[in-house]
Amino acid sequence: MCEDPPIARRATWQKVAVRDEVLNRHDHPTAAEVHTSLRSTGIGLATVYRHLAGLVEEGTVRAVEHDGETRYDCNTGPHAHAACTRCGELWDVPLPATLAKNGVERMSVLDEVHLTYAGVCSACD
Amino acid sequence: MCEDPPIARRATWQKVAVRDEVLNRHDHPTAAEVHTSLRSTGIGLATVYRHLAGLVEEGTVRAVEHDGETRYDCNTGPHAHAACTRCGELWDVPLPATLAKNGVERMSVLDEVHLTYAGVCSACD
DNA sequence: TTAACTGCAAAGTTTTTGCATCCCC
DNA sequence: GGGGATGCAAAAACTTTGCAGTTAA
Repeated sequence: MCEDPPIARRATWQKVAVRDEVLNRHDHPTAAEVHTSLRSTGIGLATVYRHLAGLVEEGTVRAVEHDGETRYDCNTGPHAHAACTRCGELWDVPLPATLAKNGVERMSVLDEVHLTYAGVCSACD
Repeated sequence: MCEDPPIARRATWQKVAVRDEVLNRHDHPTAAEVHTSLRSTGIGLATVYRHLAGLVEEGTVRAVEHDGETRYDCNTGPHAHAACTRCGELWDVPLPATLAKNGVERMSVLDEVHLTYAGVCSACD
């Protein structure tokens, strides 16, 4: 039962750039959007994908699936999402304090709750 | 302001086969799984996709996104989902009767609430 | 020095679309 | 008979992977 030795991680400007980009914007960008923002640096799209996956794995950011695409969220605390079906915007909203977990008895370990409200935002209405 | 004439819809055995397949199974199949189940009929994958999209549009079935793939759910009433991160199974669970919609004031029209619990099911634990 | 990291391109997935043919009404 | 429906293949959109050159430590 030996655990794998920790994999050495290097600090490269690409890693810092991807992390800072996601942490500094609150609009839940996709991998392509992060890459576009950083295009002046010459970073490759595959590198952006690799670092985003790493940030999710280490718990620094959270991946959110919406409309068939993966978006990245710098808010790692418990919260829900709201999405406008007209303009496509996605934003954070509070998670109801007491989310009744009734009827989930077939689940023995509950890890996460994903809640998204879909509708029309006041700007589009 | 003339409205578009209703598009004529034909009843073909392909349409019936796709609808019956989704309505008769409760395991939230993907388009590929529906196609596999119907492969003996010789139906094309594109036709399966076209009919599934039609069924969703007319409200007969519901599309559920999970783990980057689209699954189809014959249960169109309000309900939540539970997913096992170990075996990948996805099943229906009741939606909490009163889901507090606090903090969604930026949303002027609320159409849908998508709630998914992620964890380990009792069979995998 | 050297093993991890990077960029590029190729490959893999999932879903959509163009089009000639088919066949339901 | 005519126009919607189908099947096939090509394309599209998104993500992962292989590999040789690069670079942090």
